[in-house]
Amino acid sequence: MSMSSELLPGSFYDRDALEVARDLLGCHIVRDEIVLRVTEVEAYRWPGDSANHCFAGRTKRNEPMWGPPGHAYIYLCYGIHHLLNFVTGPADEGAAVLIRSCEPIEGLDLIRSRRRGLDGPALLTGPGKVGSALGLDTSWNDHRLFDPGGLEVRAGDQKVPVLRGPRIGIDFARPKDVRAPWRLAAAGTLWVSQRSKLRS
DNA sequence: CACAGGATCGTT
DNA sequence: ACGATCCTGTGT
Repeated sequence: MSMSSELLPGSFYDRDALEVARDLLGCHIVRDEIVLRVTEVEAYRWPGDSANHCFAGRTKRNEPMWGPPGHAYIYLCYGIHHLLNFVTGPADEGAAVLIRSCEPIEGLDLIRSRRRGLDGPALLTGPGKVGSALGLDTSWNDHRLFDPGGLEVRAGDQKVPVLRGPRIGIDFARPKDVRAPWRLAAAGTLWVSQRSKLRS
C-alpha cells in the first residue's frame, strides 16, 4: 500500500468528464500492493454523447453511472473483460471516465502472475488489461474511490503533457461523437494503446 | 423467450 | 480478419 500521495476527494470527480479525464493522467490507482500510474483515459460525457452507455437512459447495467461522483462503474465487455470507469459529474447525470491504460509503479510481479506470458506495455495497455491486472469484477460496482482501503485513487504527477485522439471501439455512435478527441493520454510513455492515432 | 451486438484481446 | 464468451437491451 502506497502512502506517498493524497487520496483524491469526491469533489475531484464532480466536474465534466473531460476535465476529470485530463486531471486523472499521472494519478495513481492503488489496490493492495499494486500501484498503477494512469496513462490513458476516455471521457464519456453528459448530455448528448451517443457513445455513452447512458445515452438512451437508465438501465440496470448503467445504474452506477447515475449515482454520486467518485464511485466505480465496472461492466463486462464482450463477455470477457471487466472495464473500469470512474463516475463523474453530479448524481442523476450519467457520465464517466474509462481507464484505458496504466504504467506499473508497484506490484509488477502480481500483475505478471495475473497476465501469464505477457511483459512490458502489453501488460497494461488496454482497458481489459487494466481490469485484469487489478483483479476487478462487477462486484466492485459503486465502490467509493475516495475512501481509504480496497480500490483507491491518489494524486500523482502534476501537469502531465497530453496527447489526444478519437475514442476507440465506438463506431456505433453518431459521426460527431466518433470524431470527438476525447481519448487522452500522457505524452512520453510507451504504456499507451494505439499511440500513433494520438497527437499533441 | 429469442435475438443481435458489444467502450476487447490475442492469435491467425 | 476472426473467435472467444456472455451479458445487456430490446422486442414479442
